[in-house]
Amino acid sequence: MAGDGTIGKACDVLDQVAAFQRPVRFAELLESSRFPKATLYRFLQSLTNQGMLSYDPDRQTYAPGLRLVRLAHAAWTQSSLAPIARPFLDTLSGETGETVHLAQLDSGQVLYVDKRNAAQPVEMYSQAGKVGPAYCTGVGKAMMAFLDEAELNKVISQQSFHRFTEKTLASEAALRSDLELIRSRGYALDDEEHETGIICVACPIRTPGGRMLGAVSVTGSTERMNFDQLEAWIPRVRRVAEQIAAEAQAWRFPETRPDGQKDRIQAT
Amino acid sequence: MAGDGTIGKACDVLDQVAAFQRPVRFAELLESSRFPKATLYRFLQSLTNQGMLSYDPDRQTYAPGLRLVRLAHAAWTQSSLAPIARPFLDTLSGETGETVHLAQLDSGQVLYVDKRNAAQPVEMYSQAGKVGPAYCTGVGKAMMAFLDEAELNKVISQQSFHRFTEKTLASEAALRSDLELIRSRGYALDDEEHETGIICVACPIRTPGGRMLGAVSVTGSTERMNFDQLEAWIPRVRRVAEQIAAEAQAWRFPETRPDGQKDRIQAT
DNA sequence: CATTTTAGTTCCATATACTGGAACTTAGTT
DNA sequence: AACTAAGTTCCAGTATATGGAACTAAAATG
Repeated sequence: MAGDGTIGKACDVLDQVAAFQRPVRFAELLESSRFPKATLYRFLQSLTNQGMLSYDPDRQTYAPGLRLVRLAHAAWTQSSLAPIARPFLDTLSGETGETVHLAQLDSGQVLYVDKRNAAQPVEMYSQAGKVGPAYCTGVGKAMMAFLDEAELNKVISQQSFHRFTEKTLASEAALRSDLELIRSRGYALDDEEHETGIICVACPIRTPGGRMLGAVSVTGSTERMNFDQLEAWIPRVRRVAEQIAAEAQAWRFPETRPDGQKDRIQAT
Repeated sequence: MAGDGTIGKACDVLDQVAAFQRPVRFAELLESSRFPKATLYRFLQSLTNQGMLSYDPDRQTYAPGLRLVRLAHAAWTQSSLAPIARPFLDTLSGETGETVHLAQLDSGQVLYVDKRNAAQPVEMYSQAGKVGPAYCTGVGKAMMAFLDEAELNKVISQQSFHRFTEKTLASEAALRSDLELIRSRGYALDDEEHETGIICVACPIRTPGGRMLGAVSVTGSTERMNFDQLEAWIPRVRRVAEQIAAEAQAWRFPETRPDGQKDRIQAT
């Protein structure tokens, strides 16, 4: 992180507030902040004035502000794969009857941008916008496996390798070897690596030119199914990933550049 | 706008990019920007590095970035009424069988933070995060009617008074007189003021202490119903608004302050 | 009730880092 | 090949962010 002057610092503060997952007091922020008191204070003031944070005068707490919701709507519409992928996710969810996720990479984390839950009606933001670890989820590994060396190194450096379950791949070496496998067979498995009882298959969404855009997954529970059943869906998942990629290519990345020219660093 | 130094300016740029509703080129932004070329350029660079914007190197276009989606998830969870209101909206939608909206004010605009569409399954971000005009929607007028004088003046100054239909209240005077009526009877009507064929009833969500938090509405179409039918729902809508207010009070605004002490200006 | 402690806010001289005109590079066009 | 437009970099000047310290308000304590 760091860098990018005032803007970068302001974004850090936003992230910090968001990370608390609850309204947070000035003192708490100050503690976990690299900024001195007066500086942090002024940042909070400005961000609050701008609606990027909201301030509760009763409890004297800060929380991410509604202006972010407004901006995110535009972001979701324009720079996520969700609008493009929607019909394909509907199909996949209908066919499998299982939970379907669409994810993209953001700051080395898995950002879920859409979801279909076959059983109950769709939960809104509660799922879109949610983040998860990349190194121990199907979608995360599917995406990482198809990054180029430089990007992958950066993303790996951002992983915490926390051991969520006894099956979690909690080291870089274990992860890299699994990524190798994923790269060769074209899809990723999550064998209760993040949550006990939850297994999933995921395919990367890649442009014909090789650009990695995101991933789709179908999730099941060990109570109702095993990997043999889940792996049977792989051709369909792959097909959906290809369809999304084709649409994305047409809508957003019209002229591919198979050569690796200087690209400005995207949000990674 | 203006003010708030670099942070305010950066937010302006974000809004500007979002306003285009499509990926936008540097030159287009420059045209509609109050910043000189080099300055705008540096802002775009920093925001892109931070993931607040995404940059498509092929088309050389900027769009709101995925980091906003991540941040908005936290905002929606923590500072919107949506999580609190969810069960009540479900009930209301079930009872009425009509479309139900939950909205809050942001920068003088109506920000829809949740929605129930009785017919088809919930659409995700496509609706949450969407904004609309305040002066010609039921929820907008319901909220404005219960602002204090200072806030109301500010919000009114932010209205465009564009005439969407021949029934639109396209002047401050007309609006103020309707707000008077709304204040006295406790609910707002939208009689095809925003969209022909669309009518709605809306109630404000207010704490016992009088703080205006948002609004709930039930929307119908003139094809299937008239105001007599719609107004029959008002007691239920009001009840739901009260329930949400009570919950919000308990969760987020525990000690009310009926006195009007200095409040830091919230996102308005 | 007086006192201490903690939390939050304001001040101001300093220096950092933002500014923007202009020059430059690159890509597309005639 | 010359021209035009779009995008990028440079750099001196200065506006603006910075943060130590002083201040105020509100709890906690004796």
